[in-house]
Amino acid sequence: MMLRLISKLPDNYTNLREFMQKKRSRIQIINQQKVLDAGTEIFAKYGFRGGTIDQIAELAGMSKPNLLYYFKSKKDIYLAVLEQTLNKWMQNLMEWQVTGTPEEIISNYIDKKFEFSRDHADGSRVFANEILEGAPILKTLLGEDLKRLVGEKTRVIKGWVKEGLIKPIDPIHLIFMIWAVTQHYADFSAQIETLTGKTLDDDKFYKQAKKTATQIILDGVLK
Amino acid sequence: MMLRLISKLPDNYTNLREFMQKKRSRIQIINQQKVLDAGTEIFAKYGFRGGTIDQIAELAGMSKPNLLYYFKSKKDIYLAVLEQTLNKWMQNLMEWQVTGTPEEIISNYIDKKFEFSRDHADGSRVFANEILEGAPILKTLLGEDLKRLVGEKTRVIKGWVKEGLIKPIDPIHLIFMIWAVTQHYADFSAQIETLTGKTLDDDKFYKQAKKTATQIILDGVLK
DNA sequence: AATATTTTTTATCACATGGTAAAATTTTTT
DNA sequence: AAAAAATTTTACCATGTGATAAAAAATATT
Repeated sequence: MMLRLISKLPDNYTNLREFMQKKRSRIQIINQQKVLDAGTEIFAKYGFRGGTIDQIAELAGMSKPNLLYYFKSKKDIYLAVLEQTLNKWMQNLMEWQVTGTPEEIISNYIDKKFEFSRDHADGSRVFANEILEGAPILKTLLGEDLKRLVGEKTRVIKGWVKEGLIKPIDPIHLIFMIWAVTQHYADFSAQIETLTGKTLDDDKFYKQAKKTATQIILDGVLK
Repeated sequence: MMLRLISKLPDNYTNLREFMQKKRSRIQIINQQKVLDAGTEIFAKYGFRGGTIDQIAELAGMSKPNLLYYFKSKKDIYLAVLEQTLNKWMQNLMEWQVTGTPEEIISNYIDKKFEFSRDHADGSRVFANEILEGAPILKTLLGEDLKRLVGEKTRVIKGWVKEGLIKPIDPIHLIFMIWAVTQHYADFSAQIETLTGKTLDDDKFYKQAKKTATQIILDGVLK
């Protein structure tokens, strides 16, 4: 299931649609990806308002007009970055197992979230920046697709509570807790690195962080 | 204990020092506070790079040159906002009780952090933005004052583990977990509001969030 | 009330930033 | 190899943004 953020935007929002849908040449594929990668890195640090086309162009190793040949505006770059990021983020949530014990399902989801924080730290930060700005672009999408998905998950957890499989906790806050903890390692990595000298790229640190978080949450939730 | 971020900056960084230290007139006190408040709100949303003096001036209800009469540059406003915010943030950590059971101390700290997220949501977001940008200004301070403070706390928690008062968990990750969860409600309030229709300003929601987080963490940590 | 001081406004400025047009170059197709 | 199509570069431009100078207005001091 793809989110197709771009196709859900109002018509006046962007011409990105046709731009991305056309069959793309070899060079286009390479360079659009370069821009997307650079854009992700810049928007992760500075957000939409704070990031500049010049920064992205330099990081992508091309001139500004050349970059604008691939994406016709800053907003188009941002939308493409957001779409890519959000798809990965939602993918993660959608991979939430449907069978298994609460322990298996929760620890597996925490696993996946930690993986995401390590492997897509910039994506996580792009997302964080978008939310900090008030989620101007994502608001609608979050209120539809994500809300539905989260609704499904809370119902599952509520079921566990009713069946007495886990302690009586509020499902939505458990989900927020998992998001908070896992994303913290990506979004606040600058602080974490300053305090510990480590990031999730350090495998020992990664395992220790995951182990501690998983242990506390499971022990806090399981009976 | 005040952090005095500004006085710790290299000389070439700012003239804010003398500016803030002079005895201030009635109007100065009022207007500097107006700017600080507006600056906090703008930088919370857009970060340092993304926020503009014009936005701050408009929100503060004064002209741009007038604003620049009170703070001589955008960076000066940002530094003052950061100092104010960071002082509050560290205050919170310093209020960590020194006596009591692990249960009391941890739940009390979570309490204080939730209070902060509710009462200083914009400050929390300013802080988040600074970290996302790579903590260019705060890095040194975090590596000194905060590191020392955190070191104290981890030693306390390690003591609890040794004495068998709590489960064997890694103290630093417990602290990160508490920060993550509590700050998430401030930093991601846009997402939370979209999903639940509520924010921490809703007292019932506030209590439920705090209760769930506290319960899971305590149950996850206490023996 | 007159004077000194502080605050606000008006008028600018230089540089940054998003974006465009058109020529030059490179790549692909025939 | 020539023609067509795609890509890159060069040269701009309008607006946004941080910042300043100096005059005008308001406030405080004598």
